[in-house]
Amino acid sequence: MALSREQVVGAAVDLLRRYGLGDLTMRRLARELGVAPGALYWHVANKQELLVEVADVLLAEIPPPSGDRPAAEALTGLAVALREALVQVPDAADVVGLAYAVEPGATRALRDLARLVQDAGATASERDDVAALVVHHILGSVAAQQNRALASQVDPELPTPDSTSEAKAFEVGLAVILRGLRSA
Amino acid sequence: MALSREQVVGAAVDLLRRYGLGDLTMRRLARELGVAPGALYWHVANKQELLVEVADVLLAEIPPPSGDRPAAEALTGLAVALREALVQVPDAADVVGLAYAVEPGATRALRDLARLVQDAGATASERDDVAALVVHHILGSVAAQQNRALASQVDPELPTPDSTSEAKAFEVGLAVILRGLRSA
DNA sequence: ACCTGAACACCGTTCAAGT
DNA sequence: ACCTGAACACCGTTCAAGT
Repeated sequence: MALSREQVVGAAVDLLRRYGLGDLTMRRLARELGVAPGALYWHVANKQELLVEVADVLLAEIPPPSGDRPAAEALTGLAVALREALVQVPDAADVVGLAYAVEPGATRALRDLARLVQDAGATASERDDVAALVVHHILGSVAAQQNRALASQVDPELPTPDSTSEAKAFEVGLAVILRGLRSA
Repeated sequence: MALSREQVVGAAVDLLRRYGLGDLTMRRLARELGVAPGALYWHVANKQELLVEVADVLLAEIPPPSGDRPAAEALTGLAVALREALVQVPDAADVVGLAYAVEPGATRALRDLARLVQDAGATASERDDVAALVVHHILGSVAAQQNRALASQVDPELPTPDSTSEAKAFEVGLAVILRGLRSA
């Protein structure tokens, strides 16, 4: 059976999950799928386009926020869920950051986030800017934790990052943002 | 005369400023300096270490905040100055993000930032977490503007980003953070 | 329509050998 | 001490030619 675009994207997500961005090469991906590298370019224009698709898959797995909670609480829940999900995937911040730059509002999870930011007290004109702030905070926090984990593997002098205290640090920043929204 | 580490780092900064991270390769850098690629590895352990040095040079150029203003104002000034300086340098967010992950507090500008965050109302325990939030906001904003500029070059359908409105968007997020700090 | 083979123009890094 | 030459093990992308 012929390869499909979905198959290519799926295998790319797999490779990212297991080995990180350094091993997510077009050649490695082709080997994994048992085809020649050139075959991928029938299904995907280039690597950048593929990475945007990969990011969309990662974000699509985030459960939508439940509507029966106060907006600030729902926003915290969604932001924490996003952080939690992405921190499991090596180099997720780079991949999602790229996709977010190319197309903010393209995925449901990020649109939900922008809506909750407004419900939590942002004016309509502030909304997208504050949503961007929250997204940068999530991606920055994910990248920081993953980089510290990597650094502690290379240099055993450095402490292994504790994932609960990393999550706490994230929520401190998030709480500041929420207070800033309420006191507008 | 023999090459020096400073010369290598200087040429790397130059290459980044002029052509971006895609053209800042060890081979290209060697060509620029008129040496064989292997020569660089006498002065620098590897590319990652070189990039951290490059980031330090970029951050060293930020003028220190004047001490005679209210902390919140000084913090805004420093954050805006950082954003302004980095947005001129292609891919600066990637380079500085890497360095910040490897060594937060390593450069004076980032230590100043953390101090001002505390002076602006953060508790001692919040300080580093909120400073990280501000740094992520700066880097995210820089990356977003540069990516939009790039996207509009490739696809003329998309609008050229207006740097004053990009700066405004950044300050909206920053203002939310500052309000959150005051209302602690 | 979909894929292979082979090429083009590159990478980062190492290391014996030279000066 | 500092650098060259040459290699090793890779990259992303293109494209004529095959099925």
